[in-house]
Amino acid sequence: MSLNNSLILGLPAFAELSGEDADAILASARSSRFPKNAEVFAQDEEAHHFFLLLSGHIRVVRTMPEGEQVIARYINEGELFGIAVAMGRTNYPASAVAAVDCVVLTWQNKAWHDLQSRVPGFGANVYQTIGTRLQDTQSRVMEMSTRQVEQRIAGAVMRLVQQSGRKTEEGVEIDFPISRQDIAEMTGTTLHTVSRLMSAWEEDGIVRSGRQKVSVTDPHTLMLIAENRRTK
Amino acid sequence: MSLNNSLILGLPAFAELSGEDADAILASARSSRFPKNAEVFAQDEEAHHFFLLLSGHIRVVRTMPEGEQVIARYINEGELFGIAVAMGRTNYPASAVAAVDCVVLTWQNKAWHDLQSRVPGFGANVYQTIGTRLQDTQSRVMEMSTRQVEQRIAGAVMRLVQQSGRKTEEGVEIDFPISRQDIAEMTGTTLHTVSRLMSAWEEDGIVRSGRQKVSVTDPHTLMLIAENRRTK
DNA sequence: CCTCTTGTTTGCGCTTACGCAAATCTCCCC
DNA sequence: GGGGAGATTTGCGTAAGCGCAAACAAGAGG
Repeated sequence: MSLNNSLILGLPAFAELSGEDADAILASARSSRFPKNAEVFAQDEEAHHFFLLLSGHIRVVRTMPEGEQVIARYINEGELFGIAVAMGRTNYPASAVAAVDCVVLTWQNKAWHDLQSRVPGFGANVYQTIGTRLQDTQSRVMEMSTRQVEQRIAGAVMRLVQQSGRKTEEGVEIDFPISRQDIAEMTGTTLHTVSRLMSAWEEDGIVRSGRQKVSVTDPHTLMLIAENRRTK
Repeated sequence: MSLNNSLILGLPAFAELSGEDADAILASARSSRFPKNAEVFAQDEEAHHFFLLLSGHIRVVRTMPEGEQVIARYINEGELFGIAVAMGRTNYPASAVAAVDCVVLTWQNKAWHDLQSRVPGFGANVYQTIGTRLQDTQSRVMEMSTRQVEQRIAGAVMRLVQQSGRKTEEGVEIDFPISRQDIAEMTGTTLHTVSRLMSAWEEDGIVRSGRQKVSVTDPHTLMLIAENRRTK
């Protein structure tokens, strides 16, 4: 069965694409499912493919030689990832793991050139994406350099909520499972510290959280904490 | 007086360029001198130009709303910088300041397309550069997440020495002025801590340093410190 | 040569957040 | 419904590194 071009026609990377071109591009792709915790690609592996996340959430993780892990970013629906080919790299610099069950489109690297020429604005869009990621990463360096732990965690949670929030009866919930350990690996701290702070926030009625679950009930105050302007 | 094409013919970004094309490209550029501490462009300013450093060293600095500064990177001779245009940005995300007297080529953004089409491999080279910067920044995040201050400072100094080292009678010296404060802003710590550690290293005969000057006399041991494998 | 600015060193107290450990809780799977 | 694995909470001790402050050194410029 062939893929329906409506899968990609709404996405920013394919904004100005015609229906026939979309069909051709989809014909060169392969669609696959990855169950929760499955690895889409592994760090240091040779990069033969690039990917588009159709549904789900993907965690991009870098592991240091000594075994410590850092979460580089989460990929949301509609985003390209594993695009080592766009940066002239031959290996993936990180691993990609499905945070929930995911559906992924996969292309061979050799299709990259075809997409660039066939999709108007594709190159510009991709390089803008990379530029944004570079800036986000720089901002993270700044945050780690100048803010203390509570502010960093508050900032990370706020970003997660803004990018992947789902409204519920008790506030805005991050719509994929995320552990204290995950948040610690995003903010450069330990799960103990994250747990302590989240407990304190829960006392203050700012968040509600449970096992691999975080909802923000008072985003305003959390934002103040992130900016170090809490009135207490 | 027109610029000599030998200025750029040896550089990686212009690797496969013919003499005539080089002349044409230089004709669209303007060459300027920036004395030490002069600002090439300012953070948040509209990005109308991009630049190539012909000689000197440039410090790229981001400033937070509260005034804290972080050094994003140093630009070395032959590197492009201020290439917001390549990432689809309209403003510079950081300021660029001459660390020593510098000579800089400046192009208008509209020359970007011309360079891309005229210079074989230019696009690929630039995007590889950006990819490398993204990875370097990610590595910095990892380092800040997992290493403690002494290891981070050792790593930063080692990188500076490798990229911009000049052999002297007392070891390898960073060949531009760099203060304790600068190193602190590269590693997310304070000048006090940097000073203390460098004094200790000097005791141990690993570095020699003075006012805005750092030489490494024992790179091997410094590397061990960076990797947290010092024998003591 | 003197002065002034700017960078560096160092002491001391103290807070933040880590590290270890143990208890508790939840959900998943049989 | 009953394990059991994995996630979370919490207490306690401690160390790394910051913040403040003061003294000191080294160039720059007149």
